[in-house]
Amino acid sequence: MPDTLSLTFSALADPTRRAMLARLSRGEASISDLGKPFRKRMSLPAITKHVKVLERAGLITKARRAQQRPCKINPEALKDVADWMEQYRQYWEESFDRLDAYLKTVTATEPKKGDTDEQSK
Amino acid sequence: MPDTLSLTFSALADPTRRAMLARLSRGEASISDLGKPFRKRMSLPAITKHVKVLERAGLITKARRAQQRPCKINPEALKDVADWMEQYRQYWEESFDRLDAYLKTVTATEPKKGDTDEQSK
DNA sequence: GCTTTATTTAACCATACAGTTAATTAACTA
DNA sequence: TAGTTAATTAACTGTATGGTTAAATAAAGC
Repeated sequence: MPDTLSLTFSALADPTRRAMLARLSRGEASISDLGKPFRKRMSLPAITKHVKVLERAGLITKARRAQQRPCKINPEALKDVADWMEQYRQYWEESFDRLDAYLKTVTATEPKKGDTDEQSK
Repeated sequence: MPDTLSLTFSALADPTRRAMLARLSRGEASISDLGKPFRKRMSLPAITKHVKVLERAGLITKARRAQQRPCKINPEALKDVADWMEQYRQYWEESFDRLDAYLKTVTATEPKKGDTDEQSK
């Protein structure tokens, strides 16, 4: 069982699933709604599987209404990714102001030990 | 061949590789430097492979200095991820100010067609 | 030239992942 | 109750991924 962040990143590592998220950012949608753009290329079970991956990664939640399973975006997982990204902001932003602020908070709290192993596997 | 963004996300979907990036955010490091925290658990060829994944995803670049291969973070790929994330900022931020601004730019340029298919596969 | 250090390649293995078709379940509709 | 719609499960297939050990390459150092 991989950690949640790995699960989330790997869910995002597929254009079909990213397109589904994009669709959901325009509002709730059922499984078949989500699958519509891909039905020429992909079977319905394949669609269900993709949705399940998004769900397991915490990126969406699924409810039940009659036969439908309306899905919507779940902010939690996206926030985790955003938080992780934040520590690298310095690398893609020209201004280093945020880095200064960040380094101040980090060097203040962390005991500055050697090579760290964040593994959970 | 998957698109670059998919390649990047899938490179980030592994705690070993994220730890390597974290190490690199503290400065350049050779392959064996990068592998040091994992050597109890993982062989050197495994390390090389992980580095290769990061490289292929555009997250790092590798140079050559004598026998060493000093690696450093490449901002490009991180920026692509950050840019992609930006469109979902509304979901994890309590303030919706940025959403307003974003929606203004998007609804202005996009012709507002039906279900879109961003696929490249 | 031989040895050591740093990294890579080759060959292999097990498991995970993305897709398929066929069958099944669940809830509504006539 | 029979039929339709929405989604899922089962069983299977091919390919990608993450690891291994053993062998090869490349640059330095003696």
